Amino acid sequence: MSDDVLSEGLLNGLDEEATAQMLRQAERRTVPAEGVLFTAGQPARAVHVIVSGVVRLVQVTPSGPRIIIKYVRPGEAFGSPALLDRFYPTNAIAVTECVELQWSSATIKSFVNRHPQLALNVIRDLETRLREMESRLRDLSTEPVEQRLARAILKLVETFGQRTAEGVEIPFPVSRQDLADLIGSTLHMVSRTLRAWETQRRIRRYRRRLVIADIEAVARVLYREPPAEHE
Amino acid sequence: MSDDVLSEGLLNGLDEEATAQMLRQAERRTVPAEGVLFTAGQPARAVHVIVSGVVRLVQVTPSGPRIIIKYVRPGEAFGSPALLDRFYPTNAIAVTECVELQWSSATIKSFVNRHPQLALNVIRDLETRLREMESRLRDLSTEPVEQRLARAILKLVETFGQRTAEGVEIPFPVSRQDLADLIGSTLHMVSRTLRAWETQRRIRRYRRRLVIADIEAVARVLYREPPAEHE
DNA sequence: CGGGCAGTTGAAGCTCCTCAACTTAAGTGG
DNA sequence: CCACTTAAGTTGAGGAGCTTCAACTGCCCG
Repeated sequence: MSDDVLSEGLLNGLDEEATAQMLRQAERRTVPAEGVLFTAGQPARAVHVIVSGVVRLVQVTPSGPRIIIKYVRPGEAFGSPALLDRFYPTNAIAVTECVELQWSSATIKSFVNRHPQLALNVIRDLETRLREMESRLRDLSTEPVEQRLARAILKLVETFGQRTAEGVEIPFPVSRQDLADLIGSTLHMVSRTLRAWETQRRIRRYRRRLVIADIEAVARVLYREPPAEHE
Repeated sequence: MSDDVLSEGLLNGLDEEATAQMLRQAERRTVPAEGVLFTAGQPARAVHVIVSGVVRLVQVTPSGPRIIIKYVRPGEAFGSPALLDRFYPTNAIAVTECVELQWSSATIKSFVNRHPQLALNVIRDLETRLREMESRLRDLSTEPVEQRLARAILKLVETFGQRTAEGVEIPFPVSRQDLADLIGSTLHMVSRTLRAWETQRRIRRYRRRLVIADIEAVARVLYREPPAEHE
């Protein structure tokens, strides 16, 4: 049924038989909101894909601060260190209730050997993530907080946004602290900035959800960076 | 001869025949220092590996600032977007004279289909890079300039360092601007910090090269972050 | 020997973080 | 359903760290 997401992601380009076989060997699991899928430092047992829901990949530094590496959407593969017998580098936490599929290290490795396309699909996801990380690194190095925040929110909109009467909604709870952890700033800065946007009617809040009322207004934040050459 | 680096990287685990075949199909090229291997935005023509020398992957933002994504060492594969018919996301510049091998998009894809191990080797490199990027993102979000600089230099030492009488040397030119672009700071901050370290005899300069005289002293920078609980 | 690029250094100002107090919203149990 | 508890968010003030601006120095290369 809703496993279509797979055929555009991890199982893209596999023939019907291989797809069926993959699905048969998958371990299916439902994880409640706030549940832990795996923990940083553990041996990577399996490659994961969520079929529905949203997962957050988080790192916590010894000294305290939290960094959100990524919000994972349905269809995206994660836990690929399992292919290499490495360790999970992050904690994976369910943001909403999730249905996930897992393929154990051994299973996925044997599949890769028979279906190189599967490896290419993993490579595709890794490449995409690498581009994302490069982009975030660039932002963090060069842009001020307000613009990083705008970018982060626009990214969430693009990835998870759902149209509603009021605007585009991010369909899961995102706290100010979460946003701060996403852009490398503090809850305070995020709070101030969002408050300002709220009074300007760019965004709203609706039952713990973030609603972007005026996407273009948010996007415009990105384009008035340098006070513009006077010319 | 010096192609051993390959058998620990891209060609790891391939049998002798496959290795020979890969090497036969590789396009070999020598690039002078400061030469351009490829440019951001171009269609990714080939997967690359350098056999000797050092390459710098750089992004330049429209508004000016430069970001060094990575220093690539011999044996490391880059340009993997070629596997997916995507575009090079960065500029690749030779830091020193380099010898590189290339496999065109078509060649490498056909190899991957016959030798899934090759795909796993690409995945390994991508995973490693992703971990690096996560680590840099964490540093950039949480650590002050001096510590980021210490980390960057220790990383260079670990990856490229060569023991000499004076200490460990980074065997290619690294300007203050380069270091700034690596840690998301400015030439000024880097200059000040390195100067201080120089007077403390932690580092030296030797013919445009950076020499780390006292690695432990540099490493110690990382461990006195918070003024330490008075306890 | 002179031009130019890389590096050094000082001073000023601004962004952002920290600290702290308060407000609002959201669960929890009687 | 309402008091109570706790978590999440708001807002102000102060100050640290970093960037920016600017001027100067030293070194390499022609």
